[in-house]
Amino acid sequence: MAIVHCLDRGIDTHRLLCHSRCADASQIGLGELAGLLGGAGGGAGCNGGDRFAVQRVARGSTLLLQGAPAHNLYIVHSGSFKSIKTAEDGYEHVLAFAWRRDVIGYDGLYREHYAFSAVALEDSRVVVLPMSALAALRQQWPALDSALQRLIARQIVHAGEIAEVMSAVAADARLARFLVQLSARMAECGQSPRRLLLRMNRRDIANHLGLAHETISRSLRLLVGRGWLRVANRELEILDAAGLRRCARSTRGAVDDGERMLARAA
Amino acid sequence: MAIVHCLDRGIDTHRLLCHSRCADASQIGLGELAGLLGGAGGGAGCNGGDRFAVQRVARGSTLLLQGAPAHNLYIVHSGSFKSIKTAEDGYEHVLAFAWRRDVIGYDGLYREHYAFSAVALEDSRVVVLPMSALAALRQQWPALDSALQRLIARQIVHAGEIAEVMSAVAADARLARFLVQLSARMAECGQSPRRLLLRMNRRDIANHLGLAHETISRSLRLLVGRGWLRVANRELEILDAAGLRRCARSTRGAVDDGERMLARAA
DNA sequence: CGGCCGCTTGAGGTTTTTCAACCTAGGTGG
DNA sequence: CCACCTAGGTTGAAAAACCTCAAGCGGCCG
Repeated sequence: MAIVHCLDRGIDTHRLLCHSRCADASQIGLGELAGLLGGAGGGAGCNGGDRFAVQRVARGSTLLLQGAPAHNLYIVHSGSFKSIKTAEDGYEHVLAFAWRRDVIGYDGLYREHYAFSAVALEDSRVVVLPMSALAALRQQWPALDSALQRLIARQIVHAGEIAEVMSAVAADARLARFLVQLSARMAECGQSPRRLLLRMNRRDIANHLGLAHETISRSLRLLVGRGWLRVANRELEILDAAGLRRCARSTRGAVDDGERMLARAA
Repeated sequence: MAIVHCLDRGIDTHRLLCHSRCADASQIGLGELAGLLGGAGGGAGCNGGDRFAVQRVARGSTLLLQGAPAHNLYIVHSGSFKSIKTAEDGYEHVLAFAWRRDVIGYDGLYREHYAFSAVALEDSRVVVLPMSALAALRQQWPALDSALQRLIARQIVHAGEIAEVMSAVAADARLARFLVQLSARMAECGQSPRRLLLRMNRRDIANHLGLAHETISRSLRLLVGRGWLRVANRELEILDAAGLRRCARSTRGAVDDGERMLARAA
């Protein structure tokens, strides 16, 4: 673990060094930021000359570290992250996955230190909003402020959805819920809700769902066997969204009707 | 239990007497609000004449309903709530418990409709902040704004902690984590971290933790058998916080050393 | 080309769920 | 005042689900 962290730090600093140099790729205007935040018509009144740093984060490196002083708020511009919470004994739990338009680091506002770490699942880019400048920014551009507030609210709604996913007792139902939720989030990002490309490995999914990674494999096979899914490595196609949702709803294996037969046969 | 009821009754009657008559009991000044929000020195610059409604919520009644238009933001003043998410099929999941200083309804900012419901676990009081007035309020009193932001951040941190609790595989570890977290939150409210009074029933806890309610009973007995806990109905005393934390850390029953013997013996 | 990592599959053992019964406390109505 | 009823909680036994350990396979990077 220590090794990992050292490595990550190394990459981090490298990025930081790199990023101060190439100006055009590493900045973003206020209007573009408003667009990213998704404020409908957020551009209005947002024509200030402010520009915000865009930081590149290499795959596998940590964007921010649990316990470190919370200097920045990040908004994912491209790529994807997992946010993880490390227990005292070193065990890590994957709390959530984040991608475009997701806010990372807001938890740092509570105690001035980040409560979670964030690791890039692929080469990614984030917009950097210094906490110190945040209050002034919000004061100055109410449209940007309300857009940010909505994103925070979305994070909270999302957290509730995660709790809902975890509450499913049966493993296949948990996985189904996870996939349904994933599909919905992809649709929100303008991506196809049917063809998903998993950015994370099975172990991360298992960790996130509180299951053994072998169980993920088996449950996936089950869903495929029922004809609801097609899986090829990390490419995933939803064939029967209704069936998947039905499974997601089911408490403890009680999938209605004859679907059990199908499951048995497969 | 009996004690609780007496206490509640006391508050009740007081309320009933005051309720219709003295308007002052159902309002709160800006300074007091800042105090509730916990802004250190939040009183500074907060001497406006604004007053906020305090709403009473009877035990068992719903403060707000999932799907309803989100008109208000609430801050718990006294009492306690459970927030629940109702699935399409009517199944309800207990997402979290909330009490003094917790924010309820912020999720409504995302889609203008509440994403969760909130039900009072006992007779409670909340401060009502109309969403419509919120932006202006925040603009006008930055101290109040930042305090509110911190509370929101706390909600997010709390959501992460819940996910962490749920990630524990073993039932007794989940319960132990829940209790440790509960204890910490009670301490945050100025209550004793050792003597807890459960406001929710076993079924709600079970639902919240994704376990059968029988398992809660059994796991509680296990923790008591190990000498870490004392349980009498809903009154709960933590005898060995270190042991409890050790159990909370353990993955799948592997409590180190000789504690298993104790467990067996009990 | 070899090693490593991610993923899958199998078998056994343990935990947890489920179904059922029983018990207590509190409220209600005769 | 007592009987009754309900909700909440506990306990037991059987069955199902999941985790662990172990092995095998395939792709990818060095």
